[in-house]
Amino acid sequence: MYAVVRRIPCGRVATYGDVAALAGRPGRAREVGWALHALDAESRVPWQRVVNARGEVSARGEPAAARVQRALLEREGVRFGSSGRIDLAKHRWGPASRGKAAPR
DNA sequence: GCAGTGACTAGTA
DNA sequence: ATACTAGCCACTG
Repeated sequence: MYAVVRRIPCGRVATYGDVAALAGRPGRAREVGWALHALDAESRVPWQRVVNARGEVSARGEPAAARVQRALLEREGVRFGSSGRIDLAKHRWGPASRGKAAPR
């Protein structure tokens, strides 16, 4: 699970569903959320690159953290949309974007 | 063991 | 476009 998150390259993001699928657990997006919840700041896991299906960071009850997460992603080169959302078509790390731009 | 909650997703209205 | 519902699985009370 954490290995998958660590494999997300800089400037890329993945959805919970993608991480779950890559971790061998398709459909268990909530499990990913729980796993990251149990993470520590010392885990060296780029949990910031994990976002929900809308391309937005999750608030986990502390909006401040989401704001920090967004800043980190921007620093990595991730461009946010008009609503503070990420363009998943460009930054999504997954089977449909690995090395190829998603048409349409 | 059952019920409630949760860093989610997809479908329907 | 948003709001609500159902499905999904793990953890807590």
